[in-house]
Amino acid sequence: MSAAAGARTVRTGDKRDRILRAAVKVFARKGFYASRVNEIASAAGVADGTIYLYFKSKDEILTSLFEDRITRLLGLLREECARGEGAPDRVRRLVEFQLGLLEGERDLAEVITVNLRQSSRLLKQYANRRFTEYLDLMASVIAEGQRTGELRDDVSPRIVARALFGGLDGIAMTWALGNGESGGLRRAASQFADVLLDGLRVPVKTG
Amino acid sequence: MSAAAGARTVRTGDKRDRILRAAVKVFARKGFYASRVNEIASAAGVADGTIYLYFKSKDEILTSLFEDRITRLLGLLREECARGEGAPDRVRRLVEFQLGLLEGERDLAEVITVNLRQSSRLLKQYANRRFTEYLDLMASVIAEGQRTGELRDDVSPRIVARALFGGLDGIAMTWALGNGESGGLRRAASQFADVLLDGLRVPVKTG
Amino acid sequence: MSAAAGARTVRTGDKRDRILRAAVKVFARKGFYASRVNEIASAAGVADGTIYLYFKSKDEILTSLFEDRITRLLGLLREECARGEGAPDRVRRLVEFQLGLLEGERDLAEVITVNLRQSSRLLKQYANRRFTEYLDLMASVIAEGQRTGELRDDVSPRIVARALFGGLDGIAMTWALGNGESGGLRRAASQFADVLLDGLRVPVKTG
Amino acid sequence: MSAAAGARTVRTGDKRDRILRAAVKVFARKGFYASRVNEIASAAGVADGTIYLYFKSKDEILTSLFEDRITRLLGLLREECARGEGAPDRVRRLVEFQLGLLEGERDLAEVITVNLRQSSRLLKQYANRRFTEYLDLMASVIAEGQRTGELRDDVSPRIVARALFGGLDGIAMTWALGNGESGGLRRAASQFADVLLDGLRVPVKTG
DNA sequence: AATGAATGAGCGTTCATTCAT
DNA sequence: GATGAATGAACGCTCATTCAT
Repeated sequence: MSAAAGARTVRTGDKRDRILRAAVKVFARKGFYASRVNEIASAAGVADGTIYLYFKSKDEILTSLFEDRITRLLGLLREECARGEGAPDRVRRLVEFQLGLLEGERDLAEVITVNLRQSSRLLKQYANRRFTEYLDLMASVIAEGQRTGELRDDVSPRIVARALFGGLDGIAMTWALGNGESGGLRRAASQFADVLLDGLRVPVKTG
Repeated sequence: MSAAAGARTVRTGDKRDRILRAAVKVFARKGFYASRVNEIASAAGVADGTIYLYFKSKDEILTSLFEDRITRLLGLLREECARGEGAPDRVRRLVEFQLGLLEGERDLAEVITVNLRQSSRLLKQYANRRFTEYLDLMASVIAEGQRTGELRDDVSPRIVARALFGGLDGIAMTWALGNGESGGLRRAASQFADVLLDGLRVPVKTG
Repeated sequence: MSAAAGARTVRTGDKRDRILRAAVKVFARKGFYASRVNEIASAAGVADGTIYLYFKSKDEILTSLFEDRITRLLGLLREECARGEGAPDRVRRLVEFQLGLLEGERDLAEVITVNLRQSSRLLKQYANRRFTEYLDLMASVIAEGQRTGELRDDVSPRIVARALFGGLDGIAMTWALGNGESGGLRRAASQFADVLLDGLRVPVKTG
Repeated sequence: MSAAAGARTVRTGDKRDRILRAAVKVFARKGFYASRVNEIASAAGVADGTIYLYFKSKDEILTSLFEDRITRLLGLLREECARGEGAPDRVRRLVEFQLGLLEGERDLAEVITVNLRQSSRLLKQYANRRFTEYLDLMASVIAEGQRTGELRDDVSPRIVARALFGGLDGIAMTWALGNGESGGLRRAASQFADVLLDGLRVPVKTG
């Protein structure tokens, strides 16, 4: 009985996941508003009504998608940070890891960079909390580097974090909307990290 | 009489403009998809049907809005570039000018950074052309600086342009979605330019 | 001045007529409901608003069109009847004259046979009166022939009139909707009259 | 249980039919263009949206209505023809059967005689095919009679068919638009057949 | 739990009509 | 009279959501 229950639980989780994965594809192709709930249902191989057994509304699919993906991303980023030594290394890891993640997931890149902004309401009401958490992680690495003297301290960690996020987002967006050429992201990540880190070095006041 | 005639002429051209200005406000507040055509009409002080004397569809309002604003932006950016001397100065001017522009136009900032992405179709089909033009302007300034030896040449101008755009966009978005505190943008612009330009300096290979 | 006034008067009557003639063309091509008032205005070479100086509504254009055309038709039919001698001759003249009239006016044929029926309301409220007048003319010729013994009297003149109208209408409609081949109507008229008149002869009770 | 299942099955197929039957009533009362989709829905006892589960558009309701009714009519007419012996008998049967059919279905008569013509487009693009099929049936009976010598052969079967259709249509229309008095159609049918068949007899060239 | 037929509120758009010039 | 820009009521249709099975 418990085995069956377990199986059922797994199955259930599977269906929710299938819906989320289908949603990523559909949202990426057509955008959130132009995507129809029945398209997501078809893509997930479930009936229209089934969607509502797992999500309260179409909005909640997008919300859950971000909640799910960003939570996972935050976890991975924290792990990656822990692996780095010193702020510059950590910044470089943050940049390369994030763009590396998207390399094989163009749909997800599009959903995050494009679709996240499709609902102002969503962005304002929901995403802020998670988004702030994300920005905080970035800013904390910068601030740490400033405390240790590894990074210049005449700039606001929060502003740098916002620019860092924006840079990653801009690169990902142009890549996702473009041809999504393989290898493109990795090269861009490396150069972006180079420029950013050089820019963040303690100024040597070269005459 | 000529004054009246003048006023009349202005008034006529004005109606299209009034609709566009109303659309900026409404789109910024509720997002493109959640905005109703009659809300735009009301905000513009015209009848619903009047909208369709100037625009083919609700979509075309957004399209025209970008066409109009981005065309104007490109013109202003080219003028600002011409005022600068040398690539670093031009880059700094591009950054500060753009964020300065938005300082008093939070609604427009939100429409450009958020709403532009609300229609994948729009972004893919329409915006690419104009957006590419915008990125080209940025990239050309970088490339020029590389030719003159003012900027490091081991990074792709196009990648830098994308990160530059992204950085501006990220800063503008977080500002627009946040409290839009006065002065915030100017300070962010200055620091962003500092970091960016330091990052773009020719590496001195300091031991 | 009086000349100018006269010219103006003529011009004015002309404008009403131009609108009606334009309406015939437009209605024939697209049907009453699918025709737009501004299409009629364009076709007539006048401004949209001008239509309303001559007609109270779009409906009234159709109404006036029929009033005008059917009144004229009734007058012509009465003249044609007067020219005939005896009921059979008059019936034949009615048939051939009407289909002959349409020969060069396919648009009008389409409007009368098709568009007249596009508005049940119109047909019921307005057309009945005129239509009855038309049917009465037909029926009176039949009844006259019955009184003089030229035509069989075991059929109701009104039923014959309805069938006669229907036959003409059916022939005109299929012609108008078909290729409208020249000469087609004249031949059909002749054969229709032959059959009808043979059918209306006093039965000889041929053993 | 099987009764309930049977009822359920019927009900399902019924919904499309209920909509069509409601449409006949509504179209007859107000005409196609003046009929509102929600009126049809109400009359059918379904929600507005349900209409669109069975028909692509309001137009398609009319189209389907004719397709459905005319197909059924053609089948019945063919059966009726088969029952007749010799062309004259068949012609009489065609006339009396058709007008007899409408006797109890005034709404349908009005839709067929009036509404069919409400959309030129419909009439031109769609109806032609079915209408031609209908005319062909009529013409073939006439032609057959001509071959066997039962009917005069100096008139075109197609012209006779068109007049026959028109006569029936004219009688039906005036009846439907009039008071629709009971028994009226049957009497008219009989007299119309008398006149028509006498007119189609081989001329005896009575001196 | 899963289904998918049914629902009905809601919106973009059209177009006959008006009226200031 | 003539114009045509402006109006705004009206409607076909969509689609997220529900619920009987």
